[in-house]
Amino acid sequence: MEDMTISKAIIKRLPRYYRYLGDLMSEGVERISSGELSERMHVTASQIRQDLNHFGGFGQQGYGYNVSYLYHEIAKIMGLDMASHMILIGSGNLGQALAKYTNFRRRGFLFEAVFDRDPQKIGQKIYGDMTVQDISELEEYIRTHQVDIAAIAIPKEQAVPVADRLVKCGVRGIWNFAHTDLAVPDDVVVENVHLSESLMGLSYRLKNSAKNHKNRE
Amino acid sequence: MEDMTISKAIIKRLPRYYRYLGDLMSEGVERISSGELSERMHVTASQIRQDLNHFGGFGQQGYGYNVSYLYHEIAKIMGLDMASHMILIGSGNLGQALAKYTNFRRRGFLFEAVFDRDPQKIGQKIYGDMTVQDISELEEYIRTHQVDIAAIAIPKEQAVPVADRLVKCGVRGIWNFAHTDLAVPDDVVVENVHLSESLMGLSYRLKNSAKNHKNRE
DNA sequence: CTAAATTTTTAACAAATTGACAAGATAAGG
DNA sequence: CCTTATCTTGTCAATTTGTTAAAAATTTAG
Repeated sequence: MEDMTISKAIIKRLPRYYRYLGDLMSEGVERISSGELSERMHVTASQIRQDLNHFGGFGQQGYGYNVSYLYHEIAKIMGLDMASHMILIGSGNLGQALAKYTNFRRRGFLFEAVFDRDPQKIGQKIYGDMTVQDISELEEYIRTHQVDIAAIAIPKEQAVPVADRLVKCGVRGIWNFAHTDLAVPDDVVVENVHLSESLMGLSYRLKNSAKNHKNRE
Repeated sequence: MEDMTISKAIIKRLPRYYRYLGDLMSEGVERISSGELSERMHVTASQIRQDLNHFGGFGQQGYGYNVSYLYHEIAKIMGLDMASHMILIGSGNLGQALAKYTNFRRRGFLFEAVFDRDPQKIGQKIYGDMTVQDISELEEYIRTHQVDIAAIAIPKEQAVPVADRLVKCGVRGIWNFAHTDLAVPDDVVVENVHLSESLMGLSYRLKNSAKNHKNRE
């Protein structure tokens, strides 16, 4: 449809709009103006209008935005209207936390297989009827199932070769929790969640919040 | 020292520099130029020099940067030279993953207590000699122990009142994993880790990477 | 039909990134 | 030990990107 490139900054804000619109729906709010929403979200109304306009005119002058309509449109933009088939690499604490987290499921992100290389973990039941498979079966699984996204929750040394294997099998989305940057071809999308770096960022801001009191978010 | 405000963008890049410098140290590399580092990290050399200069002149013309020196300086900047005393709210899967993760410990981030409201979990041993305490003991604990950072890993409905209690007791750093924005005073620092939003961002990029092939990052 | 509300669109402003280069340091050769 | 070519930072200026404000256009409601 629109071939215009959307900046990364806007994309990062979309899920937050989505969350607030969901809350509004729960509250039974039918319509909302950019001004009202800006007060709730603590961003400028101007930014909200500008962001939403990149994807099309969802609002109506004199009326505002229809909450439910906008909610579903944003879901479509982010691809939440189609289920994403996911696999999990690594059944440690973090991996299990991800697999068991029901909110992902609710949004159409479905973990359908778990892999680990530890013989002690293989065969264990993780969630529902999902049991840990041997990582050596990875290629065979991908050949016979649709896999949109692979979540990597293993140490960095193992993460790099596993990512290569995933890419080789045609997986194009990687959710990376390992503390390393993965080198992948252009058409593969990697989303990093570096918890240590998040914590260090907090540490810095904490250390400097005393002197430097005009900290923006 | 420097009262100049450092932009959020730079702060977010600091931990990544730190990670790469750590890798270089492991490889036995003693010195590195911004040019070499830029190739490894896939950022411009100009940005590296500009970023580092905000904190002082760590490099030397004709030589480059001393890896070990720069590594330790960045650690100091991020406050890693001092241990951070942490507590964990919520002993579910995610909470346990955080508590057991040894890399945080290695960087001076020490979880020293865990709280939960579920009677079935209270008393359970989580890691080392750390057992889950009743959340009702939260205030008493903070009164008698130093708490720099509290990690919140509980559902959003509970997260908001718990954050209020933490703030009231004087906790000034919150690492928030709940899917909600926490309203806190200016002098309290909140770092959000919204996994759902990260996953939605991945979904968007995946959906649009085919048509829109000039995806940066 | 007119006034009020609110989006869309355009323009101004601010921030971040990149490129260019002078100045300083190193290293090699005589 | 000096001289010169090479390397590399620190910094300034230009460019690009992102944000905010203002103006124009559209719709609703009385």
